[in-house]
Amino acid sequence: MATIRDVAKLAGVSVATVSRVLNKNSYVNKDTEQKVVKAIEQLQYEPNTVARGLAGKETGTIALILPDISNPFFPVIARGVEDVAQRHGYTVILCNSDDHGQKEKGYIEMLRKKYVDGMIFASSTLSEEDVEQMRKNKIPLVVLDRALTSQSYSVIRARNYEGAKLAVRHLLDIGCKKIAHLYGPQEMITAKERLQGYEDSVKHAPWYTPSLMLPGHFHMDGGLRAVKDLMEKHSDIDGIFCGNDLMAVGALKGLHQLGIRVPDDVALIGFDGISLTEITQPELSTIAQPNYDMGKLAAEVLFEAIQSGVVQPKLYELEVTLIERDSTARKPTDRP
Amino acid sequence: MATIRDVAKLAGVSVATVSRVLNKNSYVNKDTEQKVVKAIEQLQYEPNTVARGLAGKETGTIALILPDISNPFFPVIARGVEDVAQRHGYTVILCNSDDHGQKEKGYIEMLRKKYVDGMIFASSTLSEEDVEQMRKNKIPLVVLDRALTSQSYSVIRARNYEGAKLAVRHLLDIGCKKIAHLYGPQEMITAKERLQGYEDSVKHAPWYTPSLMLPGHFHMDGGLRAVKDLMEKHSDIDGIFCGNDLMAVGALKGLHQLGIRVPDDVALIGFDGISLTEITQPELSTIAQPNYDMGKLAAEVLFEAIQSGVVQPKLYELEVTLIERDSTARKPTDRP
DNA sequence: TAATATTGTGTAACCGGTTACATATAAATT
DNA sequence: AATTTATATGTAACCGGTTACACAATATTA
Repeated sequence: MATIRDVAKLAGVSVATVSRVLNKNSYVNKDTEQKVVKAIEQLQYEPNTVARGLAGKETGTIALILPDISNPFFPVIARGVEDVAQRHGYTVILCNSDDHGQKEKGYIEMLRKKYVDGMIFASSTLSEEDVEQMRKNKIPLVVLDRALTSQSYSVIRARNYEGAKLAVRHLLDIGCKKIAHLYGPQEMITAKERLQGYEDSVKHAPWYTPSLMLPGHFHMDGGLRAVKDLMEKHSDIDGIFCGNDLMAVGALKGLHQLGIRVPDDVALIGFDGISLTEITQPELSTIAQPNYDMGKLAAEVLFEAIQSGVVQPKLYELEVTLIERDSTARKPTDRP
Repeated sequence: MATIRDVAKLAGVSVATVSRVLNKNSYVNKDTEQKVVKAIEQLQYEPNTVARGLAGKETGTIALILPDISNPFFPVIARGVEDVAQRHGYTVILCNSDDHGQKEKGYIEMLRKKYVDGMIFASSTLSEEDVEQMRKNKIPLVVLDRALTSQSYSVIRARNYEGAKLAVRHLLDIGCKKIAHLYGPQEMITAKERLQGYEDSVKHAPWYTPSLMLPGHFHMDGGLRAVKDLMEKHSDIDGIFCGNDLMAVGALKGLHQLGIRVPDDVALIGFDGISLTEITQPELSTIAQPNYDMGKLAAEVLFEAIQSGVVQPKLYELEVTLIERDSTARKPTDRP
């Protein structure tokens, strides 16, 4: 492979000049530039990213740290990130943290040693200490689904609270008379906000009682188990808002096992808008958040920070939309 | 951040000695080693991966190139790869090729410039030319789901042919009298082998006719459309073997729309064993291939090649297993 | 016209490691 | 005791870029 010195020799100039042509960051005579360009083409020269990285420039690499790529919520986000990165000539290192603080720390350490140009976090366990470390090392940082508590990173999130209200409103609109909620781990701000949205929507209803809120851990099994508990305690509920789609799928399974019909007996709505919701029977209504766009935006914001060299911490809140499907397809008149 | 020269100074030795302690590849006196180790600890020194990479050593990075991480078939494989990599202290660069040769070439070029230590391909479009390029650059390569045609890489694959036979046999066992097959893109060896397995299983059956084999493009929509065509032409079929689970999900949807009951009227079985099959109603029977293990094995084989420095091209064929679920839950006596 | 600013290019140090080569001492062999 | 071999360490070149600094030529300003 040709090096910058080969190019310099062929063009009859110094390596510094070649470097200047490549980076367009200093004066270069038009004619000289032409000579260099010609030499580069002739040798099919491509600058070496590793050497460049070592010399203090960008390494052309960003990292995406998420809990688990096999959780169907993340692949689309990852795809959004990767598409943008690819367009910028960057590659993406994928890390599965399992929401495990220690594993996360290990990754951060490793990535720092690799001089990654920036990181995107989709994880609820990112510690302030880690954030501080990255700030010190001037590694730009973008975080998904967090509160904006630090002055050193931008946050991308969906309007969870509003989405939750939207979901409950929809259930009420189709005539639900008693609505339960399955919520996720309260360390996650998304889970918390969705629960809050539910609570604020229903707390003044005559039928409201705290036991209508059950934990489902954002997982399918959790949803399944929770819904069975729920129906035992409250056999008269006719609507369930699940804090995420995975739990909704589990709930649907559970209801089916109990012989309860969806949406006729109980209407069901999830949150996230992952593709799973289209393959259940009945298809699941959901509050969709723009997952691909979240990944895309995260990457765009990150590159903005990388290129400008300044971190302008900012909060991006993305709109969510109600997607009505069969699991809430009930005429208001069905249940007088 | 401390450098190797800082360590050398503190320990009162040369950088070469420090490097030797680090790499354990030459003589170092026990006492000297102790001094160096102490200095390393004191300074919390960690060798810089980028510098190491430039100096001709490993970069601690491998690449995983697959068509699309948002295709539910791949996340689990990716997870398998990443887990092994992480255990070896490596990071994984994720690339989405969209099965687009040109994009793939671009990635390979980029990854070569980054000195990745090896690549794993899960893509049907990898060209011989690219393979040759990587062989020349001595970049170890492991490929998923391909025929073993080259002497320069190992292949990990599932027993597709046998799996297809297993699927058809199962449908026959539960009493199916006329079985159709939806197949995937024939450029993919997996699709081809599964089709072959079906054909060989049924070609001597009295009801066999080529029009029982329809293309479904390995996608949900394709499966849905194909099944509608199919039922129009052959309203009497009572079993469908789908070349992958995604098509089976589509087929299930299609059958449901046509008012055909699964498994009572038509039994349905897929291939792959992705998690989607557990959330449909009815749950889908499938021929499961060990996706996580395939990713894991791919990475292990790759690291073996990286560490030994020799490519020992080998074919790994993994077993598949029949998973019986509701979509084929029919007593042989149900249909006399 | 002299002084100053702008443009253009090369030399060499630097990023942070690895390693070929040289050299020295201790241990083993003849 | 002399020679060979194994052990131990340092010096400096190298990987392939970037860039501070020096210097020259040209353009602009006073």
